[in-house]
Amino acid sequence: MAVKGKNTKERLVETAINLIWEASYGSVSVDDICKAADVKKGSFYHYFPSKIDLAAAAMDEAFEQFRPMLDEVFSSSKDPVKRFEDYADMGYEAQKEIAEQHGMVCGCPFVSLGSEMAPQDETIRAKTDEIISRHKKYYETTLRDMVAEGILAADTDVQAKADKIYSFIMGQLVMARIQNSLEPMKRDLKTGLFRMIEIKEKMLEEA
Amino acid sequence: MAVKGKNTKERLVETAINLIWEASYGSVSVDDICKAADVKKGSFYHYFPSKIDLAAAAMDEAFEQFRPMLDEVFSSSKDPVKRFEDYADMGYEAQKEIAEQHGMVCGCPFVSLGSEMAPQDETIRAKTDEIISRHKKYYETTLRDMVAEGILAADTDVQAKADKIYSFIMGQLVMARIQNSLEPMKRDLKTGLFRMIEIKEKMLEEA
DNA sequence: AAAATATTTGACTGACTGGTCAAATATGAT
DNA sequence: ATCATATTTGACCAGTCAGTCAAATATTTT
Repeated sequence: MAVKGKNTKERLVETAINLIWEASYGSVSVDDICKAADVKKGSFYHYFPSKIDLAAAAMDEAFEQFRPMLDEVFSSSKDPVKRFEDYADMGYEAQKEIAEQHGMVCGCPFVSLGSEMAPQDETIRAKTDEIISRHKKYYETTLRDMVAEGILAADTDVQAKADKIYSFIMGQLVMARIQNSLEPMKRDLKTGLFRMIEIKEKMLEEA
Repeated sequence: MAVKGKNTKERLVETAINLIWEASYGSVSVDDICKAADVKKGSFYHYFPSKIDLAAAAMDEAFEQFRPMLDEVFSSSKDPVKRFEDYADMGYEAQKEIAEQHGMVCGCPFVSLGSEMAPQDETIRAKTDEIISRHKKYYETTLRDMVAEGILAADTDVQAKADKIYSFIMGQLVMARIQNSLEPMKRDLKTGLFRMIEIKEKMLEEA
């Protein structure tokens, strides 16, 4: 019912993404997901051995849905500074759209689920970690391009910088979820990102 | 049993802090807390009208326990730069100690609980928000002192800067919890913090 | 069209959920 | 010592939890 025209398994995954993102893993039951997806419980356990396996599958699917946006935003054909600018814009706009759809600011589904479940389930923890790594690779590539262009110092510790950038972005998303507001992101996301990259604002304007 | 020599209510609060911090609100039951605190369920509901009320009380208590550390670290008698340096050191050391006690990196209890429960419970959301505000006030005071000392520009947007710092710190803590590792914090916490403040490393060394 | 396979169904567990309650016990005031 | 109040106890509740299963139904293969 929630997601039509798709087969049972896809509907379960899609519904799980939405429900867990809106609330939490612990507060969404298998029955909740089944009802929202219009799937009987027996069918659920035909496709997934457990609730946690569905959550893991939902993470994979959510990242696959997110990937094209990352690929476009971080396209090598673009100026590296522009990539990060577009990334900040995209991040904000995506959150805004999701917030309108769900009636609330949802933040990052991977980090929310990861933070909740990491201590209790190693599969989810490892998957969260893996998705974070893949996401950070986009930063690393772009930072290396910046080094190549001489925008960043040759001795830049790309990985450390990527980690810091990621921490800041995730912090912004978690705060947005807790405050149920996009205003701080609107004000601080881009400037904070570029402060972490250590590009001067003037250099930005030139680009 | 978990916390001796304290009365029932205190034991419940203390136990709740520990169990929820280690895992999550959703995965810790009232029975779990009662067993660990060696308190019967009837007594639980004598002191707290609901599980969520205990969680709220636990947040208050956890912040009260944290406050003396913040007060000392951000003492006005210290050089503002030194305050942030000590803050970074304290943050890492506190996490390290907690990690040793719990056998895992726990991150920030307020943000973990807030991120999990904010969309479902307005009391918890508001309390998380309030604690974050109070925490940020320490940053704001110190940043204003830096402006007064001429270390930061007179037109510095103190609140925006405090928000950015907070996002970064929280991001670091969430990442540490997900990765169950303090290494990135050890490497990036202080340098990232000062990058957000926008104080040059050399200025740091002088202090 | 028959056989093999994949999928759906709904009724069913047993353990656990947050929460209630009246009675028992302890404590403090008079 | 008596009375009022605060606390503790353990049995109890109805609802929900994740997960099971055998039988019914579709679909695909032969």
